[in-house]
Formats: sequence, C-alpha cells, structure tokens
Amino acid sequence: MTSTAKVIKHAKEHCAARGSKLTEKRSQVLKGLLESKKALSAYELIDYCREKFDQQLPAMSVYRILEFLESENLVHRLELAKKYVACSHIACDHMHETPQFLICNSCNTVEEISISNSIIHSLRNTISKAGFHLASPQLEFECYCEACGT
Amino acid sequence: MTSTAKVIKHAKEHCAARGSKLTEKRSQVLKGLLESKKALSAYELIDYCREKFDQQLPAMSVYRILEFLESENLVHRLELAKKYVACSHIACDHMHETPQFLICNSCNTVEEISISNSIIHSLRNTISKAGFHLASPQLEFECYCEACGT
DNA sequence: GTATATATGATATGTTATAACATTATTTCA
DNA sequence: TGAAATAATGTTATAACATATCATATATAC
Repeated sequence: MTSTAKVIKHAKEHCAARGSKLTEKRSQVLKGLLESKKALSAYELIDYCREKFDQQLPAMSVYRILEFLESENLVHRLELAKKYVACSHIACDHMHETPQFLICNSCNTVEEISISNSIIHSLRNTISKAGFHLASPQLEFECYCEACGT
Repeated sequence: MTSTAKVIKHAKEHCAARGSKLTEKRSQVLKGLLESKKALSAYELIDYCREKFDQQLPAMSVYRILEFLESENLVHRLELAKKYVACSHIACDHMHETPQFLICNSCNTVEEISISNSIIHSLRNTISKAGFHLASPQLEFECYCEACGT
C-alpha cells in the first residue's frame, strides 16, 4: 500500500468518525495535494484530476471539495499563495497545533512549521498594542526554499 | 492647505529630488489612498478617480501608477489583501524601517507598525531552521481592528 | 419506495493582474 | 526650432482565482 493510499484510508476513517464521507472525487483532490508535495491552486487540481483520473471536474466542484477538506482539517488553504496544501498531520493521530506555513515564492513548496509559543506571544502583544488582533493563528510567510535560493 | 495637499506636495518634491515626476494622474491615485485611510484595490482606485476627478482610468494605467508609486516608496502593496496603501511615512523626512502591516479583514483598515528586532530575529531563526528564508522583510498579518471586533 | 439530504454539475460573472502593442506628451540637444 | 528619444498613458485581450445561482444526480432514512 502506497503512502498516499494509507493516508487516504486514514482520512476516510477520520471522515467516517465525524459523520461525513470522503467520496471518490474528494479523495482524488486530496490525492493531488498529497502527491504533488507542494501547494496547488484549485485550477491546478482540476488539471491533475483530468490527467490522472481522466476526470473533468468543474471549478465549482473543486472549490467545494477543497472547502469540505478544509472543514475536515485535511487541507489548509494558503491565503497568501492562493493555493492549497494537504495537512502534514493527516496521518498522525495526535491533535496538532495551529500550523504556520513557509511558502516558497518560486516553486510553491510548502513547509508546515510550528513557531514557538513565546514568539507567537510577543507577536500577539505587539499587535494588540496597535489595537488589532490576529484573525487567525495560522500565519503564512512568503519565503524562498533552499533549492530556489533568493 | 489640507493635510492631503501637504503630503502630495511633499511627495512631488520627493519625486523631483529623485528625478521622477508625480504627474496629475499619479497624484490622483495617491490622493485616493491618502484620503481613504484604508487599503484599496486597484479597481477601487479606478472608481475613486472616476467619482472624485471625473477621470476614467484604465486598469492597466492604475497598475502602472501603483508600481511607480511603490518604486518611489510612496505606496505599499499588500500581498495578503491584494490591496494598496499609502506609506504612513510619506510626510516624514527620516528614513523608515521595513514596515509591517496589520490589515483588518473586515474594513481593510491598515496599521503600519514596526515589530521589534528581537521578535523578527527569532522569527528568522525559526524559519531558517526549516531551510527557508523570508522573501521580504515586509510582513503582513490578517487581523481585525478594534472597531470590527472578531 | 418515496422523501429528504447530500454531492455534484452547469452557467455566468466578479475580482485581481499582466502581456502586447499603440498613441500621446515631454524632454533633449544638434 | 524641430527631429529623435524617452516617458507616460491608452487599448485590447486574456489569465488566474473565486463565488453566486440554479439544476441534477446520488445516497440515506424511514
């Protein structure tokens, strides 16, 4: 059983436990994200499903499916890159913290990291001094990865 | 002389000193950003110029003008919100640090803040441990302002 | 096995952004 | 001054990301 297949199986159980279903198309979209190992846009996922599964998904469906996968915590939406990534903890059983993302500007590789509480805390303090508060604890940083350099 | 007019005058001198020109249309776009006191999209600026100056600017021109204003450090482009704001330091003479932005998700009010070096430094460290480095020192945070609450 | 709910399809349109090429305005300097 | 060069703006087309609305198909409950 491939690693992707294992994750899909796990995700299916996860959904079942929550009373929802990982349908064929939903799992195809999820596979696209798992196998690409980088952030993909909705339209890139359409291409993926067409090429890989000979399945012509309308944009609307892909957006709905992504919304579903996000609501199940299987996928994260990257606001900054306008792309989507599989949660790197799907296969873990432990509940994971709010993720932070490093997104390579050049190749869209995404690294899901965890920033120490003390940094997050100081950041929150600074922000609240200005009269604002973070909309989401999920932070995203535009970066370059090692391979892409500057 | 209104506060906006003062800033425009200052911006004009700033451009002159650098060998560029703040033309009529460029200053209209800048005025839009100064007067709205919040982040505006290129298309919102088109509307602003149409209503305020009875000037029908094509999208392409506005994008070019924004690019120009950004190259003169008069305007910042917010990647996250896909909007633009006037630099809050146009009128200052001092060189300012790299800005960080707090953007209200609801009303698009923008606060330009400065995050302490120690926080930035720890953040950079965390990021570089993951094999990435920040594409730009300009950080943007999706927030809610006091008025908008959650 | 019909009713209900869930999932997906189809069509249209909105929003942000850029490419490529054309035209107009301004500056330069022989 | 006036032709050449440069800078600014206009025009058109199109790409990429996203959502609203209404229609249809599929699964599930009772």
